[in-house]
Amino acid sequence: MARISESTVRRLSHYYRVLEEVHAEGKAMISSHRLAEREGVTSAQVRKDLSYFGSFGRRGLGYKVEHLRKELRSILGLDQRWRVALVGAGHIGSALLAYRGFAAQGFDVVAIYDRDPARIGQKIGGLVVQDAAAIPGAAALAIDIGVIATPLKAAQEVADALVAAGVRGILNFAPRKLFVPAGVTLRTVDMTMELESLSFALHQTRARRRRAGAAG
Amino acid sequence: MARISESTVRRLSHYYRVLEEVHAEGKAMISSHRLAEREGVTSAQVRKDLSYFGSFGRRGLGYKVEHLRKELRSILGLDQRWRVALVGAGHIGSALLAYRGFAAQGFDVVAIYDRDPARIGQKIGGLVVQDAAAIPGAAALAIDIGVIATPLKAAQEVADALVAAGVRGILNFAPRKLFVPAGVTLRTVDMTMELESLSFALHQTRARRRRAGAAG
DNA sequence: TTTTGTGAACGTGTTCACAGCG
DNA sequence: CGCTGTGAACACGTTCACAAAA
Repeated sequence: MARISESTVRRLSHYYRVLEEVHAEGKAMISSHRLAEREGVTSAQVRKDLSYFGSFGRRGLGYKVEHLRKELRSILGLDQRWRVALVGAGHIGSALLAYRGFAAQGFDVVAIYDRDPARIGQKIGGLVVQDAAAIPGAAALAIDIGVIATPLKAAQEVADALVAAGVRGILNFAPRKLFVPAGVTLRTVDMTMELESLSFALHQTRARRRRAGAAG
Repeated sequence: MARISESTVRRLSHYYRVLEEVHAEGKAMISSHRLAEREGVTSAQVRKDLSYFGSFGRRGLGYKVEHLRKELRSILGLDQRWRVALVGAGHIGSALLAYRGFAAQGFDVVAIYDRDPARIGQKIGGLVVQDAAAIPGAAALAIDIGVIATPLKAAQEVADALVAAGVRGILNFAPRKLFVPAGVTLRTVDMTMELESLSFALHQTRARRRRAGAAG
């Protein structure tokens, strides 16, 4: 199969969610136009995205909601369960654990690690927090995905340990792109960057407004 | 000035962080190559990104760390403070409040809103949680940025209220792209999507491996 | 007539490659 | 000689536009 762009995958995620809503509303068919409108995407984009994986629609009619939903579910790998290890039981880690959608979408947290002695041994969400030094032992747990919610300084080290323990995907909340070997997928959620990007945009428009005011 | 792409701004954020580190290490000059290597970006990309804003380097020598750091600080709008209102004092909201980098980068949370009566009136990080119904009153607080950390259902409504109260930027943690009028900047951090994107990637490589195994 | 699926056209961001300056 | 700054070439993602099918 041709390489699928990151943006296409993100949109599939959106389509999937729209389909769940529309399904709940009891609709049987949906057009690419209707699928598009909720996300500020064009209908051509929707059709192109879906066409990478097959021809799911019927000309003149649209897509069968239930069928397309199942297809996307399978394409996104959501019809299986993923074993997740969380490293870092601080604020972000705890927030993630409390997030119900996590388990609902097929992600099972099966181990929690932290380096802080005050946290090790505590029970969170039914799991006992392990010493981060024990991450190599995660190899026996067949972990698919590691979530890094540690301070920046520890992040790369933790990533290395997770990779050594056999994880194939890492979701990183530390504000730095980590180095992972080929074959391991990395996604980074960087809140600092989002804030700075907002700051940039606001600074720009404010400066522009000032100039316009001075000129007028 | 020409329109700056989202990806360029994100990279500026990275460069800025690298410069802070290099500055702390006491280095005076840095080349585009060195700036690039930590982020898996090419040196040409670094030079191109910076060139949109001016000529900060010296041919044959590179960039003065301290000078470039200050320039980026100004470009990103980090040499001023931004007034932030947080809506939703649940797990994610609390995690954000506890995040020290928030204030350090110039973002001051000056109001917290929630709809849950159990939370209203409680004190978090020195601020009393207000009833979300009072968001219109935020107009008097001159809020720049609204952070939405509410359940999905309330998110659009909250966004509308924030916009009406005069915010010019929104950082949204609800898993849906919200509708905001032109002139208001929206950034969405969607953890569900990141997880599903990981799931997709892992599912792909697993399937590919199976096929290769069957063929071999 | 409606709506899909898709090659072709287009636009935008990245990389190349080298002139220009220190 | 080293490294920046930048047009030109390239790659890639999006949009267009229309043939094909229901």
